[in-house]
Amino acid sequence: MTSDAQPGATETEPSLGFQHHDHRACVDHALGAVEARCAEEGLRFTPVRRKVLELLLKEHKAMGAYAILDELREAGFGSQPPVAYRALDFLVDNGFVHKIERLNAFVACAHPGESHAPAFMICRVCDAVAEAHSAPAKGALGAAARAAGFQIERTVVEAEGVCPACAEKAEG
Amino acid sequence: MTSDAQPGATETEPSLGFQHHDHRACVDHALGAVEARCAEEGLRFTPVRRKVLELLLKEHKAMGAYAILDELREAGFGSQPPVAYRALDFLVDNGFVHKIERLNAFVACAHPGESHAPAFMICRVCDAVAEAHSAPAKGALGAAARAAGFQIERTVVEAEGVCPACAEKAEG
DNA sequence: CGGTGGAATGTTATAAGATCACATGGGGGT
DNA sequence: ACCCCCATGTGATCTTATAACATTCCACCG
Repeated sequence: MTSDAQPGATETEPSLGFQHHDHRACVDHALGAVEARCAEEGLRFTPVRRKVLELLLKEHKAMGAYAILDELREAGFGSQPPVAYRALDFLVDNGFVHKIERLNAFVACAHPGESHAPAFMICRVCDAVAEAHSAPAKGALGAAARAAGFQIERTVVEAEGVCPACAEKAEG
Repeated sequence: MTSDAQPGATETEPSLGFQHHDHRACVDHALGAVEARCAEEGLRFTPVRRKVLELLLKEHKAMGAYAILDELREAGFGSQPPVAYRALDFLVDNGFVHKIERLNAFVACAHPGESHAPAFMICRVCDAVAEAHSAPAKGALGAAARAAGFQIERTVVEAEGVCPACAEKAEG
């Protein structure tokens, strides 16, 4: 298993955990990766879509569609909900952004380009979200699905709890 | 369709394991179990709460809060959203009903009384929902959480795909 | 170069989901 | 009987999401 990169190292490494990292590099890296991927696959990485992804990368946390919409308005894009939802649909469909069902909110993917079944850890105190990998189809759920004849196409795996920072504050 | 339903049997519907079953017995059993559990623990299993659970058990599928509210209204209960949401809160808090985050909807628990980390299989064609057990903290997610210092309190595990019945129809 | 068609964007309106705040009622425990 | 807590009822409001339709952009073909 990948023992995680130590905090403080040269992190173009996206936030796997709740650690600090070189955020500008992280944003640039992700934007670049998405741009490349769109070029490769003939997807149109338009200004609204780019702007939404940028916002999510910069904020580095889960944002509601309407918070995103506010920023789009300020940036001179359309200000009606479909503008945000359509951009988000595109980004989600292509795996550049994930929806956190539990929060009805969205986060930039921490591993753009890699195909993956994401799992999330959501801090119920500060709402921070960290992305991890999951393999739900390999465990009890996969077995149940096979037994039932259910074809899994997509999984939502979200763990709610307390992140290290908030746990520390609570104790302190 | 329900080709192997027994003639004349009480309603047997496709369902929770995506299988057919004696639904009246299933409802009665679950209601009894919940009633017993409430008595045991000093919880107030009031008429609204009972009605909501009954509805969910009878329908045997995921229902939105407003669909539930409609039925409450018809049954002579209050007709404002908080009526439904409060009953649902009670049922969810006590594990008698689960919320399907992906659908913003609710299903009766298939294993009332057993403490469990539920996982769900959701058919994207017919919206049928089956409950299974999961052990998300034991797999990759659990490892990631430990590595990150994240304390998991609760998990949402939902698989989206195609149920056997719908798969069969599609191949048709 | 001009036309054409599909995708993307913009806008209005409305549906669906969830919560706040406050008033009322019912049942135990002293 | 009284009080208090909990549950219920109600109105208003807030957030999240989609339907429907007009307009614009752009790649592609002739």
